[in-house]
Amino acid sequence: MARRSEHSQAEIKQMVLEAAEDIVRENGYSALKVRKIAADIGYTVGSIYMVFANMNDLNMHIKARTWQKLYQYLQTQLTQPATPATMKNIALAYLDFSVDNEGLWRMLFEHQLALGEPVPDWYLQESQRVFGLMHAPIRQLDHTHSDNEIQLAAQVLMKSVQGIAMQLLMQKQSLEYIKMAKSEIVVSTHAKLI
Amino acid sequence: MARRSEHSQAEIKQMVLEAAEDIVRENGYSALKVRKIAADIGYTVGSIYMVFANMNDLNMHIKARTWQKLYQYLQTQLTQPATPATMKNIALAYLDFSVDNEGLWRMLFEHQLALGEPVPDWYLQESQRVFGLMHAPIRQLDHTHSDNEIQLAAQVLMKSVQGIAMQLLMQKQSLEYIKMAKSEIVVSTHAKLI
DNA sequence: ACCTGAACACCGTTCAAGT
DNA sequence: ACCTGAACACCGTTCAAGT
Repeated sequence: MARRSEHSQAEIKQMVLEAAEDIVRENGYSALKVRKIAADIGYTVGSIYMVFANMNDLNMHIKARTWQKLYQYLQTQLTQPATPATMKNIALAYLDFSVDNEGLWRMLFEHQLALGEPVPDWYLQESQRVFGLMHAPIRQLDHTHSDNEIQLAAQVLMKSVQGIAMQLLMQKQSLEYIKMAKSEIVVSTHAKLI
Repeated sequence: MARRSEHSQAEIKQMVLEAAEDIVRENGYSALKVRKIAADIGYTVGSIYMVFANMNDLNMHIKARTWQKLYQYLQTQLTQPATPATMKNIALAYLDFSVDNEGLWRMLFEHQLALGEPVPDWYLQESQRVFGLMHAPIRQLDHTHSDNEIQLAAQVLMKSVQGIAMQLLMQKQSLEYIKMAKSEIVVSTHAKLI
C-alpha cells in the first residue's frame, strides 16, 4: 500500500507542523492527537514517526515555533530610537499575541516534559530571545545603570507581563478582564524597577 | 466481590485526593492516572467515579487545594504592622513554595480545561485569594493612593512574582538560576508601581 | 527507501452484576 | 447501597510487511 514519495521528508515535516498548529489553534492542545494529524495531511500515523521522534518531540518544536512567532510579533513594536512608549507597546503586544493565539500560547505551559527531565537547549534559546527583547530599549533610555542591572530589569518586566497574561488566559476572558490586564501591564511598564 | 463499606464516601474522597497529590508530588502531573490512584488506596477504578465526576473534576479539586496551601504558606509571612520587608518575604515565600512543591505547583498550569470551557467559580475564588494577599500590606504602607490603585499594584506584584517563578520552573533549576529568580523578585517588590 | 496499518500496551469512563 | 471488574473507545508507539 506504500504510496510513492510525493513529498520529501522535509515537506512532510512542515506539513505535520502546520497541521498540528492548526489543530491547537482551533481546538487547543488537548485536541492534538497523532491520528488526527495523520488524517489531516493524508498520511498514516507511522509517517509522523519518520520525521519526529515522538509526540513530545513534535510538541517541543511547535512550542519553539510559537516563541519565534511571538518574538517576531513583538519585534515589530521596536522603534529607533526607543521611547517609554516603545516599552509599553511591546508589553501590550505580548498580551495581544496571547489573546489572539490562545491555543498555541497556552500550549507553551500546558505541555511540559516530565518532572526532572531536562529541557533541550535549542528550545530554551527560543524562549530566552523573547525575554531579552526589552534589554535594548531599556538600555537606550537609561544611562545610569550597569548592563547587569538593565538585564535584570528587562527580565523582570517581560516575566511580569507574561505573568499577567497567564492569569488572564487561565481564567475567563471577558472584555472587562482584558481591560484590567491591560491596565496592569501599563502599570508594570511604568514602574521604576531599578 | 464488593467490599463492605469500610470507609464513608467522604473518607474515600479524602483518600483519593491525598493519594493523587502524592503521585503528583513525586512524579508530576503526567504520572497521575486513575488506575494508579485506585491501586494506591486499595479500591478499584469505579470507586473514584463515585466521589468525583471524572478526572477533570478531581484535577480541579487538587488545584484548588494547591492554591489553598499556597495561600496558607504565604499568610505566615504577614506581619502586624506590615513593613516593606513583609512584601519581600511574601514574594520570596511564593518562590520557595513553587520550588518545594514543584509537581503540584506546575500542575496549576499544566492541567487546563479545554479551549473555551468556563473555569468554575469556586476554583477561581481559591486562586484569586492568593492574588489579593498583597492588598493589605500595601494599603498599610501607602496612604496616598486610592483603594483601586492599591488593588492594581497588589495584582501586578503577585502576577509578576508568579511570572518569575513560572519561567524558573519551566526551565532548569540550578542553584544559580534560583538565585537569579530571587534577585528578580526582590527587584519587583522594590519597584515603585504606582 | 518510503510508507502502511495491524498490533500492543495503556488510558479514562461506563455499567451490569455481584454482595 | 456500595463496589467490582470486564468492556469500550481511544491513545501513543512499534515494526513486519508491502511496493
